[in-house]
Amino acid sequence: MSDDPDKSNRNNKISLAEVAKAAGVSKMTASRVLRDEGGFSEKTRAKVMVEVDRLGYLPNRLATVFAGGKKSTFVGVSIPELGNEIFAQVLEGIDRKLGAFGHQTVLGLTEHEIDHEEKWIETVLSWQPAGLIVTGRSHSPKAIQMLRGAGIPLVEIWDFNSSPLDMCVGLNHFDSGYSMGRYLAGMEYRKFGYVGTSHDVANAATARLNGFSKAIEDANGRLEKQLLLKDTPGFYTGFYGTEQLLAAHRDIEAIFYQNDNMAIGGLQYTQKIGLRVPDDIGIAGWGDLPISAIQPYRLTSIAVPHLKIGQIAAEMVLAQINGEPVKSAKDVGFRLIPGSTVLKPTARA
Amino acid sequence: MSDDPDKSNRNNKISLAEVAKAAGVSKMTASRVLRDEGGFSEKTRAKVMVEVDRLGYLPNRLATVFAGGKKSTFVGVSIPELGNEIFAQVLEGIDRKLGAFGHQTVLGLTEHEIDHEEKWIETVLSWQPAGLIVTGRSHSPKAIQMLRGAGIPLVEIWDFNSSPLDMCVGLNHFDSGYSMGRYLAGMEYRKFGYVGTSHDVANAATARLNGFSKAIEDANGRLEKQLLLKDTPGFYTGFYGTEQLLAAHRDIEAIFYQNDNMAIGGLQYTQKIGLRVPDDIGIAGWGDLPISAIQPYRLTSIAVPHLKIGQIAAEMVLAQINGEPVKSAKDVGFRLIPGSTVLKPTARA
DNA sequence: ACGTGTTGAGTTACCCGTAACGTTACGTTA
DNA sequence: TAACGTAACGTTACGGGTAACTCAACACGT
Repeated sequence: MSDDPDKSNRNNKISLAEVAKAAGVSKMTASRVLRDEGGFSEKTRAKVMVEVDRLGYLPNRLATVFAGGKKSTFVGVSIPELGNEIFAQVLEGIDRKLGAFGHQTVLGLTEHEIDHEEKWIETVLSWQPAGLIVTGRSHSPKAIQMLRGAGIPLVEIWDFNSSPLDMCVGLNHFDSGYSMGRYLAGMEYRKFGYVGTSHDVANAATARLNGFSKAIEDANGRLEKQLLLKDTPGFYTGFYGTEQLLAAHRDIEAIFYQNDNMAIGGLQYTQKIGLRVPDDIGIAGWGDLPISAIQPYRLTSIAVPHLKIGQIAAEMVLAQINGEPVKSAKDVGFRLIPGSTVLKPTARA
Repeated sequence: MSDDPDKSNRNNKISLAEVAKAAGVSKMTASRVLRDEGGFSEKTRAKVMVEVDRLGYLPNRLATVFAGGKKSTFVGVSIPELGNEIFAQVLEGIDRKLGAFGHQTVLGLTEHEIDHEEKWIETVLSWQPAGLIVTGRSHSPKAIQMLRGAGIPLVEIWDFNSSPLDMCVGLNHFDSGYSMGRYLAGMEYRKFGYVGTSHDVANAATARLNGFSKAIEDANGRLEKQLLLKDTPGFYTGFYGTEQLLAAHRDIEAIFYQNDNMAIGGLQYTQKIGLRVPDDIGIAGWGDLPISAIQPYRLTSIAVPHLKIGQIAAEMVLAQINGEPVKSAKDVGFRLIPGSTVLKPTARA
């Protein structure tokens, strides 16, 4: 007898069969009641629900997915790290949206490592997720093959890409770097510095640096880079990176940082050694974090709609799950925040 | 025949049966090869692996869990929000550790709402997770019932609790607030302010405020509270909360904030209106975020081992999954950072 | 040539739900 | 009262793996 619930199942949880038996109905009837599918009397419904409560039955969605050949309600989301506030915000945007539509986020921190990402993709795909959101556009060949073969909605976020594997939402990091470079060159700075962390891989920060570098080149400026290997891009790193950069190149007039946190670290360092901002040195960040707006100086930066990126990514996945037509690539753009940490020479001391 | 793979399965993925057929072996043999369980010849292994690669087979872990009556490798982790850097760090600590041991984090943002948490618990339990980590110790009755009945490792984090539902790691928030209150009273401040966000529920921030309040009371001080309803505890909130508090009570000598971000917002406000810190007013935060160390002033704060909380929580879950004996409650403590934003009156202007 | 042990591989029975279909009980209508 | 419709519920067959068991083939010592 297939409904036999007598021998308790392997993880001694209450199964549908046990509820059904206790209620004196068949598994199928109990299932219909629980799914409120109709085809049962009120009396039956009541009997079943009493037992559900009494036994503390919790449905096993694994079995549902299995039986129905459906996808799960999981959406895999890979993010490089959470130490970076921006990524945390993107993740929050994603999870809020997904959660509101009954989906769950399965997290993967890749730590900017492609191999890490590949391994995570393999694992998460084995759980039959309903969709995938990955940060960045560079993946290992095997990862690309798996993503292609998965047959589920996929969104690459952060780095805008006009020909994504499936869908994409982000911004053009090269352009944002170029934009900042041109802006600073327009302030008639000529000797530039860049402070960031290790860029082994072709990631978004590298694209920003390349764009920045190109703009400086186009303006016949000079650029000194200070890359801190294997360090997290935070306040300390910005502080010490600036110290190192200025120790090596005393004549630098303006510094562009990988992100706002590092820029604020740099700002504090310049203040500590008595350099005035922007009179003696210009400081520019990237990301426009809340902290940047509350500093004594309004930090010159690039504002990025991070929450929006997360939300749109989640919406794209949800729409495709529901079979709605989806625009496959969305550029959310960026906005240069002039701030008060850079200035024209006429206005400088 | 149970191995018949002829009709492709419902989500047209490659199944083990298809691999087995292509390799000319039984499902079971293919399964053994993939799990490297032994009981097959090298020749057989090669045949199977060739087909695995050729067909791009990815295992279906749903089926594995289902068949084996095992738990999944999911660990549900509920966090109130990610806007707060500390929680993001805790989450990072958890996911790093879990990921290193082949587990996946299923995220749940509760937004400090117990009902939200209850709903999330129900959903995540239906996926048969291997363990659960939840933030905070106050749960709805139904949530408690579900957690009790789940029969999986459970860690309540953040708020230390000597009699947890199962396991617990965190710190005593009341004590940390009391500690700060006593420290400030020792600086001979007498008129205190508190700036935080809405405390409908009995959460950790409320406990801190209560502890602080008690210490002030014990020292015969006066305390004015400024609670901003339904706002996120960030820089802006600290900035405007301080404005409101000082507008109503001009004689306040020292302010304690719900967290460092808010304190830094307050610090900026006091500077904006020309108050000197700590001469005119004392400022104290909570959490000791990296940003606090890099400010012009070293912020007086309470340092909390956030990464450690996440790591220990993950370790507790992993240990219990592996059947190892686990200490059920761990107080990670806190450390008062004297900083330079409060001072004895003799040293004040 | 024979029994025996070892090893490789097949069989069967589940796991827990759901879809599809079959059956029963009862009410309606001619 | 036979014939039929329909609501309510039961039965069966998966789905993709795994555990436990069975069986066949072969090497080996005697």
